[in-house]
Amino acid sequence: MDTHRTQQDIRQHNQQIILQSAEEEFIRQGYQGATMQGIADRAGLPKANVHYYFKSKKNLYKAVLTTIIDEWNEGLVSMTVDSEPKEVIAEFVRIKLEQAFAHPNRHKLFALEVIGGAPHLQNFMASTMKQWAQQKTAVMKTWYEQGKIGVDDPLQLLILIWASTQRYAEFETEIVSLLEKPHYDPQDKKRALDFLVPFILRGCGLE
Amino acid sequence: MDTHRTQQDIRQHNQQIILQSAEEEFIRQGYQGATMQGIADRAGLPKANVHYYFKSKKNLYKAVLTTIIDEWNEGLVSMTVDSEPKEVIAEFVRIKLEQAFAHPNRHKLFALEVIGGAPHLQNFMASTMKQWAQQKTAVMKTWYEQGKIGVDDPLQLLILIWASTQRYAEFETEIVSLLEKPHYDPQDKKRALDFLVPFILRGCGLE
DNA sequence: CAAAAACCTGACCAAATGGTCAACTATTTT
DNA sequence: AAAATAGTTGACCATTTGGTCAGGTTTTTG
Repeated sequence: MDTHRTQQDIRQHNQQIILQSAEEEFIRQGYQGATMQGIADRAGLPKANVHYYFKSKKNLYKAVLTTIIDEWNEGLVSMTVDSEPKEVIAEFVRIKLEQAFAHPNRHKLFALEVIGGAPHLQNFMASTMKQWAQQKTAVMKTWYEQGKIGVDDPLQLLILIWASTQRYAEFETEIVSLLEKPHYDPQDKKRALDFLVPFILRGCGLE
Repeated sequence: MDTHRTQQDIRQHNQQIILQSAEEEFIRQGYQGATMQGIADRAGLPKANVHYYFKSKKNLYKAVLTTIIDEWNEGLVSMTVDSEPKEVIAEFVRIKLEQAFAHPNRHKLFALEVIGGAPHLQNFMASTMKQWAQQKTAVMKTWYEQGKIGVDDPLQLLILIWASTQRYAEFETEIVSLLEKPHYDPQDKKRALDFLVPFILRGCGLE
């Protein structure tokens, strides 16, 4: 049996498993509620080992948040004045819903941050997110002026799309309970998609 | 100067101020993160006094949650098969948005609970909330079969309405940041309302 | 193959926190 | 007005928790 593992493998694997355990614990217990011991237990490592890879609890938490912000930048639909509104909006909803069902924990942690006043995301929200939103709303505003879309307040639309897609991740507990299931099944993502895309397009006056 | 206060006044006032401080602290710091000392400081009372009114931290937390659930039952639009869908839905959105802007903290704490797995709301979600949702979706299903509404999956609609209204409370921090303001102003509630109601009605095929 | 570097971990703190309590003051009751 | 009840609070305690560290093992390097 080969017990030989390279240090690179070890490092990568341990950091990965710790980050995952931490994500889970931070959601379940909140930042203060999560304990380094609890994270270590979930990862199957001694506490001191967690401290070896991540100097402090705050450090570990920031590392988890960074993962989330990186993902945020993935689903950035390109959107210009010349794009076809109907397609762009439908695609945007699709991507956001995909992410919500694929990485519910990340959305949950992001939501916990924002609800608590976003103490660690101030910078991200004031720069990256704000610029992104302004660029998108500017394009949609032009669409409106050209009569291509029936919504005159694009920021409200953006808020609604974020809210209605991310909801499936953040409120997983509630929705699953209403569905009387233990977990989502593949059908559920499809149902959400089949409802949301036409609904939002109709709302935008695109039908 | 009259320093005479009846015990009833004292009790009511102190419990009130403690509950309010606790709500704020639980949101800012999470359940574990909030400290009895911090709650006491915010209320301007010694810690031992907080313990005098609420035996334990868990007890205090439950008291805060109870307030929230009570409020939840207020905005229950009556909805029957004979109601006019357009009016009922518009009114429902209006009430939910009203509540979101009026009591953002309560929505935030509710959201924190649900995101964290709703450990203290299991009972509420499995009974009251589920029954309420089932009754409403049954009515909307009938509307659909009678061709009065263009939505065949009422639960998805319910989720979207909850998501899009409560969002203004839960994500206050983010939205306010995008609006480049320190707080909401009265205009903002109107803007949300003027956008949401027609948008959702169009989405439902009610124009 | 030995020295260096990286990884691992049980045992150990100092600080923070929920909760208690005895002594005290203010209000209510009889 | 005095006895009883309710409210107030500083001081104290047991437990938990983030973090440290010395001495160990494993992997890499020269």
